[in-house]
Formats: sequence, C-alpha cells, structure tokens
Amino acid sequence: MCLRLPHEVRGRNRRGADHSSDPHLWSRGCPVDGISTRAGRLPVDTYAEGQHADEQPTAATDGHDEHDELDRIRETARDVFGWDELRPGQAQAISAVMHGRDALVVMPTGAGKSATYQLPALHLDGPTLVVSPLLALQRDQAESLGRRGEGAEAVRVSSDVGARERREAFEAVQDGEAEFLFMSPEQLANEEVLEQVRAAAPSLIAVDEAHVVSAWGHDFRPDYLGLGDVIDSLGHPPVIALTATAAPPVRDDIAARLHLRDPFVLVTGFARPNISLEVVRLRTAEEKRDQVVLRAASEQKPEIVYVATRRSAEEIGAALAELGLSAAAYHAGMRKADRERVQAEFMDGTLDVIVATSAFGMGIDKPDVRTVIHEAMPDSLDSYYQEIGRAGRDGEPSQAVLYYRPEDLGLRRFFASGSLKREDLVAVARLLAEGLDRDAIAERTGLGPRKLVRLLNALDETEAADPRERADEAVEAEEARRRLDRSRIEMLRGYAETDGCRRQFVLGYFGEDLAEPCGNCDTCRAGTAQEAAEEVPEDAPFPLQSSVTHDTFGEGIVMRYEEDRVVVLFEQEGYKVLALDAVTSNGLLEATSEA
DNA sequence: CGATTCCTGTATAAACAGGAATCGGTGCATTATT
Repeated sequence: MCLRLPHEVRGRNRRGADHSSDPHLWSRGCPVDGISTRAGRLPVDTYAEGQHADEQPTAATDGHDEHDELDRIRETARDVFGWDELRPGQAQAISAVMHGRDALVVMPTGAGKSATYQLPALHLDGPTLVVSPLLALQRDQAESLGRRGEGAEAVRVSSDVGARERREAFEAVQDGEAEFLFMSPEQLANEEVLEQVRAAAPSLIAVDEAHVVSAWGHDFRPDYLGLGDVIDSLGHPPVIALTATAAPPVRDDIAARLHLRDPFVLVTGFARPNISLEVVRLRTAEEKRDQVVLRAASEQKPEIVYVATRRSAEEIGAALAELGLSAAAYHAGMRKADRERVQAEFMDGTLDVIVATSAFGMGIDKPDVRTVIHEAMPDSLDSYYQEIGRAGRDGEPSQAVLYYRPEDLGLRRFFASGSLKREDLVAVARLLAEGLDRDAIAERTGLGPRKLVRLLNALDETEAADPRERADEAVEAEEARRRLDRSRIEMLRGYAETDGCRRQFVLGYFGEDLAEPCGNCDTCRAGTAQEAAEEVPEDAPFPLQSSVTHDTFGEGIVMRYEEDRVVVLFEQEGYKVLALDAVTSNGLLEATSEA
C-alpha cells in the first residue's frame, strides 16, 4: 500500500531515483501505480543515512501548510528539546503521524527516537499513551519529560504505583494536566484498567522498544501480542512504533501484531562505520573462556562483555576482578540493589568492565563504550547488532569482537524451540467454542495463566471454526515461526563463518546494500572480503532486494549472493540458501511480477 | 543442543567411568510472608 496523502514526502531514494552509486541509500521500491506487491512486505518510506536535514527530499505537493507545519515542529524541537535541526526523515514521520497515519520508526538510541513521538504528542490535542516494556525505562522517561517543562508532564501506572497515585494519574491525564501516560502491556491487558485509559481518550499511542513485540510477545511477555486489540479498542488513534533495531521480517511482524495500517516507515542509522568487526573462532569451551578473559583485560575501556548464562557472567566477572580490573557481573538473578549499583557505576565510569547477560542494555545510552565482546552468540543478528551498537556512540573508533563456537548455537536452538501442545490447544479451543471466558477456561483446564495466554494468543491467530482445525492451524503457525527463528539462527552462523565482508553481511541482513567491502572488519583486513566480493556473479539473475517466487517456499526477497549461492528471505520459511546452479538451470526462482 | 551435575555400579580402597537427569534468558504483576 503506497498510496500517499498529498502532504506526504517521498524519499529521494525511491524507485526511479539513481542511487546506485550511494551505498547508504536503499529502498524497497514502491511501484508508481501505488500498489506494492513486494512479497507483501512493508515498503520503507524513508531510508535516511548521511543526509542532512536541509537536503531532505522535497514534498511532492509543496503546500504552504506543510511548510508551516514543519516550521512549527522545528520550533517545538528547538524550544522543548533544544535541537536546531531534525534528523533526516524525522520531520516526515512526525508529519505523517500528525495527519493520522501510523508509523514505524527504526532509529538508533541517542538519535532522538523518543522525540519522534514526543513532538507530535505536544502538537496533538489529547493525551499520549506510551507503552514501554521496563518500569525502569518508564521512570527515566517520565522524569526526563517532567524536566522539559510545561505541557510535557508525564504520569505512570504500574504495579509499583499505589492505588491513590494511580487514581491521581488517570485523573491528571483525563483532565489534561498530564500529556503522557506510561504503561506496560500487562496493565493494558486488564479490562478495568483499559477502561480508564479509554476514558482519557488518547490521541496518540507510542509503542517504545517495539521489537520486543516480536521478540517477547510469543512466549516471554505474551500480553505484547494483545496490543493490537488494545489499540483497536481505544479507537485506533495514530500509532507510532519505535525501535532501534529490526530486520525486514521483524518490521513486518511488528506492523502486523500492532495492527498498523499502511504505516509510514522510517529506517535510519544502521551504518556504524566506526565500529570494527571481528570474529574469533575457537574449538573448546575452556579455550574460549581463557581467551575472552585475556582479551577483555587488554582491550580499551569502558567495555561490555556479553555472555549467555548468569553463571558465565559471575565467573568471567570474578576472573577479571582477580586480574585487578574494575569489573562486575550483571544479570537478572542479582538483587535489584546490586544491579542498580553496578549499572550506575558503569554509567558514571567507576566501573570499567560490565560482564552481562542480555538483561543489560535496554535504555543504556553511554557514548564512550570502546569495546563490546561477545563470549557467546545472542539469539539473532538483530540482538547482536543492537548489543554491539552500544559501542562508539560518540563516533570514535570502537570494536566488536565475537567469540564463536558452532556448538554455542545449540543454546539458541533450545531457546528457539516452541512448546505448545496440540492437546492443550484442542482443549482450550473447545472451551472457547462453548463460550467460556479466560477465567473459566483456566479453572476447567487447570492451565497456568501464563501458558493459557500463550494458547489463547495462538488460537487468536486462527481462522477455522472447528476446535481441532483451529488447533492444527495454531500448531502449524507455531512451526512456521520456529522455522523462521531457526533460519535466523542460521544467519548468525552465516555472519560468524563468512569469508566475505562482515559489515556487508550484517547490513544486508537489515535490507541495506553496502556496495563495497567496509575495510573495517577482520575479513577486509585479511583480504578475504575483497576476494569474496569479486566472486559475486556479475550476471546475478535477480537484483538484491528484489522479489522472487519459489515453487515450495513461496514469496521471498533476495538478500545476498555468496560464491555460488544465493540467500533468499522467504515469508514463511525464513532465510534459505540456494545453489545458484539449481536456481538458474531449473528455474527454481522466478522474479515476482510486481509492478 | 550441549554442558554440568547427580547417581549408580564397581568392588573393598578410594575414586572413577558412564549413563541419566537437569539446566540454560529476557520482566511484568500478584500474592503470601516478614
């Protein structure tokens, strides 16, 4: 869906624009006739990198109204946030939201992501509901808004807010005394609480850290999957979803789960040329442990060492401390006070090295982190890129080192394996058909509330009427999801094992085509990246990012070429590596007739 | 899936091999006790 409202601005990187020489610009393309069929995926409206605000694409219809409006937005940006200019694309996204359109904003931390919802919030009548995953983030953001001055007052409603304070918060929002209301999806899952929000009639909903909809919604925080319904039941005011990281399939998932309607998609900030990339491959676990400790001790500080288990965090943290370094562990099993102290010490520079599980990082914006070492793979390249992205925010040279053993992928496969039982699904589907509600079903089946929400979410996605068919459909959907998860794990392996330029690989994963090897990764320095780049066939049958159809796998997008293979991201199957031989000689893939 | 821990059998001492069982990550909210 690419029909544009007249006020809208088209990126200069759209189809037809010549950007073949500019590696930073990329577009999914949008056909002239206004119908996007590109594998059904979200078209990106603005992919902005290295542009300055004043070079921004000019409006298709350059009305004065729009200029006035952009001027007003810039004025607020100056007065409230102290910014002289907006980032490329940011003004367009804000403008789209103010005209009632949903938006998905992919923008790095520290680049003014929050302002992208806060600016339209201040211009739209009515309060803004901000959905945020961590109570600590809610506190920080509400406090920082409180310091912005008049009109930006914020309140929170969560389990750590008492009954009286809750009531006052809702009153403040309903009376217009507070503009921002911060809540978790779990709060919104409670119908009585939701009714209070509805009474306040929010004119804008912002979903912060929106990638967790996709990453956590399916099992860990199932109420995230209910957000789409919550949004609809609030009358679907404009919704703006914000995240620092999301590969194309994750963007699609976010848009689908939140029920976004033809969202304006702004993608920016994936290029981080100052971070050097390196992978060290090792055979045994002991060897890896020793080398990680030695390397961590010798690299520039401040430094983050990411590990896969709490135990590793403790052990490596202790080993570094024993070597005389200022190092500490950080994971969710620690006492809250200890976690807060460790984080604060790392932030203010007292602590040089933090050895952490994935619990550490969300909302962290420390400019001078010089080194990020991974003792083990995270669950996806999305997570990996976000974690290493915490290095070098100040633009100074920094490095990311991944210690890799193929066996480490086993833990990821374990985490990625789903577990809904067909018999549970059938039982719940039957009771649903009888008209029972959630509580009644819980009582009858004896299923725990958490598991039940997952089962209900899974069934919610199905279309059949018969309970058995619904269960089958849900099982199949979960299997498809597991295949996608596993294919993403395979992409991790691909990153770790490639001879090609690692930056080309990871940017390709995010849908960006970096024309030349980067020169700042280990394979570039070793020379293999250049060799690999030369192996990409000149007569590649399909352009990068083009849509293709496979007989069994269905619709997909060409992600990259490697030697005699091509990697395609299929909607249903995830990432697949196909032999070019077979592709060309058997006509395995066909260009989708898109436009 | 893989690493670690626990248990059993061996066979007369203390320990070891080998198989089975267990564990591994993110946080909200709620509830029962201090």
